[in-house]
Amino acid sequence: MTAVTRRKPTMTDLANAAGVSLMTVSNCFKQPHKVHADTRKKVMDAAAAVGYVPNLIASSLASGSSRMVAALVPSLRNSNFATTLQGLGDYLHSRGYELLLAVAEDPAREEIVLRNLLGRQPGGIVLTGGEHSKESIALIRHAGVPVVETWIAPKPGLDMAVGFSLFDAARDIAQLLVKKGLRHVGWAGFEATSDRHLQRQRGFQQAMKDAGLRSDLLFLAPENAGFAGGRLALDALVRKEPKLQGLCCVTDVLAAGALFECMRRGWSVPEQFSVAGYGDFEIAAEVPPGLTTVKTNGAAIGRAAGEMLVQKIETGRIDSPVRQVPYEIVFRHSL
Amino acid sequence: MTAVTRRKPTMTDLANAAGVSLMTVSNCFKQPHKVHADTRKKVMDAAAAVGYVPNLIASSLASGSSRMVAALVPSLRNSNFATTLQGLGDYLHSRGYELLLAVAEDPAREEIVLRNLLGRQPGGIVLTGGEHSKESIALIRHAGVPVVETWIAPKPGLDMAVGFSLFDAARDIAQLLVKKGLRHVGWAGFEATSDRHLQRQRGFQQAMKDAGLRSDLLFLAPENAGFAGGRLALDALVRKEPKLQGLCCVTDVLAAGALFECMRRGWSVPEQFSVAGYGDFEIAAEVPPGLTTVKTNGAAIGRAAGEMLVQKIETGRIDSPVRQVPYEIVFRHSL
DNA sequence: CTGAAAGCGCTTACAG
DNA sequence: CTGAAAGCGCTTACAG
Repeated sequence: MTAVTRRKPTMTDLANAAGVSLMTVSNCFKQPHKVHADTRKKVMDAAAAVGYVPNLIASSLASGSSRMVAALVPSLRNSNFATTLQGLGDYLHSRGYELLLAVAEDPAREEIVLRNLLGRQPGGIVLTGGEHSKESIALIRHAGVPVVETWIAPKPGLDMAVGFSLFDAARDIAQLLVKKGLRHVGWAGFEATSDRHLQRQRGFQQAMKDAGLRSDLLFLAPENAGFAGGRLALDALVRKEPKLQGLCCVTDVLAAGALFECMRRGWSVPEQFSVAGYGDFEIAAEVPPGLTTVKTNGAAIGRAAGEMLVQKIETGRIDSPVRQVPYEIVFRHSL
Repeated sequence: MTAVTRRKPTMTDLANAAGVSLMTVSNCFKQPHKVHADTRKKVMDAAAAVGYVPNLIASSLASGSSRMVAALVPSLRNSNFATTLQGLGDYLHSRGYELLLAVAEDPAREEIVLRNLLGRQPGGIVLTGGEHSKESIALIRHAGVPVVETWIAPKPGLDMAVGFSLFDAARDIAQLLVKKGLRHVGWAGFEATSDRHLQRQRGFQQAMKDAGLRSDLLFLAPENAGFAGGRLALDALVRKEPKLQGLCCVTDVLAAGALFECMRRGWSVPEQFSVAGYGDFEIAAEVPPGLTTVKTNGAAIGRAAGEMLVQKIETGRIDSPVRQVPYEIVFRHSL
């Protein structure tokens, strides 16, 4: 017992303290069944006494397996991605894997971030959002590590993929308006249309075309319009088509804004006007009379990504390289 | 050139390919100025040619420094925490650190998660949310790694802390109602009162007491009431105090609900009635006439945590172990 | 500016 | 069931 700061005990220290060899200690942690119960107890007691915490960095180097999975997300402000990480992390932790997270807002920094991630020798990588630079893709391919892309329509791409078709989801909810008998339905989207937004818009348009209705009642709000975008869309589309009966929105925020505008105009929803959302954000349940919307399951996507990766890492093979995670339509009263 | 799968090139491979020693290669990456420009170019070209990515696991073990910071959050569903991670990650990446993330929903699993985290030899740890088990705290202390606790009132605790006083924030906004001359102000909170909610309520009550006003006009809504909670609070408190002039809410959702109820009753805001929120959620800007509320800055908290940690890791010392991240009051028209 | 050698703390066949 | 030894891919004094 000295007063000096002691360095953290190593496995060797523990072996000495317990009076066994290094490899017996190692086995106590990795292959407990291979060591006699009494010996194991002796070692574990000593471990608790000295406060031993295995150095997983050394373990990773020696074993060639880091038990880490890296995730690269463009942003955590997007609650879908946060939820995906939650589901991914939950599953990974349950399987004894750790999550190495990188947030690469700037696509230009993606490659350098990826290099750092890959250098940590993760057993697999989760990518979120669809677009990646040629360099990034080359880097990943060269690393020879299993990859799963999330939030993209599940089709074979880089390696594995999990998600659902945004096109289908938007078409499905738009068809609900058609089935209700509406003949004049508009689309409220955003100006800076990402691929993800565009797929939804096309789904909407497909539903209209399939029903023989016009599919050009589109309004694109400024990206940062928030709820106000819903009002703008309603204004603009009613001016374009005075008989407008319903609005399909790229997002619950726009839909809620449209609902507010209906209140302001004294239009009763859904009797006089129908609104469909997308996302099932908290507001969808809150805004009167309740927004009918598409609910996506980020946690399930994250979990599925984790399952695919762990299977591939541990068995080297995968049942199916693409997996569909169902979305659902939540019926409330706006439609 | 063979057709078999080649293993990833190591630094030794690269040294051979470039015709230099191992240590020259290492220096090219770590201490570029220590190697002649020509040699460096030769090495870098070879690195690009063979697709060399440094093994950071080996690097960490050899150097005793992992350039990783671990973060433990209770949940990513809380957008405050997600934003904090975003701010933390941004800063860390800019300093060449990686983020090791664990989501420990279940406090019982905290210790095992922490063990895994610590075993990866992070240079520092970020904790989110205030309560931790004795075992967890012992583990952290024993690891001798810098720690910063976030989203707690900044006072010396485990090691370092960054956040702001929820009490102060609630008191500040409540004082605004007092300064406006209101004499009858109520509080709308939630039943299942967390410590965080309780601190805000106490801040409100303090403001009332300081002004010599009654501080018992409290209503606690069911946890899942959503906007409806604001209506319930208004109903109940007006019944209790017919001269009620304003409402302070634990959350923007409640405040928005109260505002909706004012519309329904035909009360003009802020002339006849005032409402204060908390959180500056998106709805605060959108709900007419605009909600005056407290804005918290999760990204700034995350960034500050990163700054403190990196300073402590790299210099061994810190200017101040506690840091206050300002909240701000966003003035709109509800008060 | 460049290099040979020891070592970081584990794991992994291989013996006994 | 237990152990001695080599090795994982780097970094770090220390020489030259």
